[in-house]
Amino acid sequence: MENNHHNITINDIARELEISGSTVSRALHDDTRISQEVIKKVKRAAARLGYIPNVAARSLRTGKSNTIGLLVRDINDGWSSTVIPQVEKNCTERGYGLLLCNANNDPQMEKYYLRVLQQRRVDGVLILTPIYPTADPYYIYSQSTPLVLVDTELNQPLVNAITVDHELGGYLSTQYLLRLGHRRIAYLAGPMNLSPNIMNVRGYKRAMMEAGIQPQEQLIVVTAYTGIQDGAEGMLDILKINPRPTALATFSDLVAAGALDAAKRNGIRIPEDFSIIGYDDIPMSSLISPPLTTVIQDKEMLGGMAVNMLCQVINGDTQPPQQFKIPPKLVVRKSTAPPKSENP
Amino acid sequence: MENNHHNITINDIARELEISGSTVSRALHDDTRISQEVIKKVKRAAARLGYIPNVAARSLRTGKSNTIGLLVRDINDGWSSTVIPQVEKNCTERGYGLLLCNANNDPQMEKYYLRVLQQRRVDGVLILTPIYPTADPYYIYSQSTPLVLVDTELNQPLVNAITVDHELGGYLSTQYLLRLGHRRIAYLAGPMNLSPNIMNVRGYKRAMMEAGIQPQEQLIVVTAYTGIQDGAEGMLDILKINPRPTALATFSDLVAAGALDAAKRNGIRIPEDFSIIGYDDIPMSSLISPPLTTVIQDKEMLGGMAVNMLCQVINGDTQPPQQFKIPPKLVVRKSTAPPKSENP
DNA sequence: AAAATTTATTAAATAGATTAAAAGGGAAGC
DNA sequence: GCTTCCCTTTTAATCTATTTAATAAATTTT
Repeated sequence: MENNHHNITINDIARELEISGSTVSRALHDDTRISQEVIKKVKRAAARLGYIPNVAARSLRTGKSNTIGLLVRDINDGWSSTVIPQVEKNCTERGYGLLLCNANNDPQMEKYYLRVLQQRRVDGVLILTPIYPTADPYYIYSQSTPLVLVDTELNQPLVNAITVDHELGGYLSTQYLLRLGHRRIAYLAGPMNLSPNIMNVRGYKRAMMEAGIQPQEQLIVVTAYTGIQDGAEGMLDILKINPRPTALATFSDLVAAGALDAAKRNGIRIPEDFSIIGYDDIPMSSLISPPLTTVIQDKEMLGGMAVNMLCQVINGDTQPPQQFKIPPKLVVRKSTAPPKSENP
Repeated sequence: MENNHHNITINDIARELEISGSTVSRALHDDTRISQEVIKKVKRAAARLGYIPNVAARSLRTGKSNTIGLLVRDINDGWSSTVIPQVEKNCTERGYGLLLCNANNDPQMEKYYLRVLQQRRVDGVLILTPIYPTADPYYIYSQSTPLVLVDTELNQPLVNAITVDHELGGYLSTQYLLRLGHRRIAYLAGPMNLSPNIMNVRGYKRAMMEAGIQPQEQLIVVTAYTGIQDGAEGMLDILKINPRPTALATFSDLVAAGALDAAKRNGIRIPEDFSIIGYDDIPMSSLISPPLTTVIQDKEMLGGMAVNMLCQVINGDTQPPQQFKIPPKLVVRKSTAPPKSENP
């Protein structure tokens, strides 16, 4: 019943070699105070006995868990799962374990996980696209636990954050459609409690205004969420707008894929009759038909910088909170084309 | 510099209330020996002082970390990322934290992670589609750490495992193509060091033989790996086979998507000229054009059963190793059709 | 040669929670 | 009045690695 493996401890090695436990500990850490001879002896014995350090004991003593918590708002949003591998890789490279938490879009779960991560004394927490509308809860949390927000801009720059420049992203996709000659461009926006979506719309509006077009609220359709289905529903709404727009920019490839599917089902040819542009460049985007023109973000950079910044905070670099923005780029594929001649 | 938060401990509460630390500990666990009055008092004080239990200390004492390690062979294989959320959910429901490790297809990394997980004294380990060709390393590991293999069948049933019945999966997809009237059916197989791929091919052969067709080795093309690109390359090989097959079954949707793309680029209409059937039903499969006929697995069940089984082992249920198989199902979409008449 | 300093090692304290064993206090029983 | 029993609480030990302070031994300085 009981797992009676007596795991080998430092003291077992000490007893074996008839030296003290503290010497063993120091030897295993190549402490300069210990003679080379003893270090060699200890390491051999450790290997021979199959010693495996107990991180719980170490954590208790040092106050560090060598673990980073990754709290994801929704692991199934198509985007998170492309960033997670990058975060995992960077954590491992720095010797941190990664504790994965999926709030599944539930603010209560998010709170629960934040508490759990604190109990576990994680050395730091990364939060991917959180829900809270204001900075305060994160600010309070960051006072006791190193924290970096990933892909969230807060109303106040109180917390460290790495974000994609979504304003630029929205601007780039809209600008491209404008350059193709489109004038009536709709925007499929995500829930407005999430900062990326807010910034996206801001970029859309800026591009329109720079082209001398006053953005119309009726052309901005807000989806309930980030799913394929939401994109399809949003598309149906957009097709009802009179006069019908000739192009659509979106805040997510998943949603764009849904919109594209809905358009095709309604007999609309993409891109001949209507242009659609995505956002995020998830793996499927180049495979659907037609392949999606979209906006790409450097996820490797995003994950790398996020872990980097967090490590700086962990190591006591107490500068004022910083906010880095990564510029996205346009990727042209086949879902966009100039509009049909206005007067055929 | 130094984070001088003196975290509240059990003893701080004890001092505050002028009782002993052990009483506090017991009160917080609703131990029946402690009076209701004291329990209430302790919990109030704990809440007031903002007590957060230190799991490192707890782990050290109890020998349990309340953590499960999830070792994934390749988080980017399209399939893993659909199972991970299910595993995470089930772990959380049972109070376990989930430590995510991505071996990134490197056997060395896999070994490294297994050692790390042991250092961290995780209560159990789930391994998604491992690389080792034989059961032995896992068997040895499972002697010291509860272990469940997910989606791997070993040559010997020495270790607990939850798998999808891939033999049945390969059989189902092939059988469907046979029913449509295809006779020359190719199979795009994955690397033969992975058990799911071995079983897939076995199912393919069984279906062919049951239909009275002797399976030909030349019709089985093995890809280098699981990427979209591998599927495209495999398709080119298949198109060179003479006489050309009329249908293709595959071991992965990602690969099928690549194959489909390559076929279209070569002017082959799917499904009119050629049928393709996928495997796994990843999110993109219903969105590409044409939507993929594929074989679906109940990932929720897979994740749930895996965590369940692991918990049983953790709780000392030392029955002989068990191997559960989950039957997959066929999903018919638009990438398959009867073959063109043989004599037009 | 004695004193001072350096080097190598050890004993003991420590981190914070859990738990086995011991003890205190009150009621009941003889 | 004393023992017994039960209920609640406390004391002390424990988990393992790290770290501080102390000590022994070796080396250098005076």
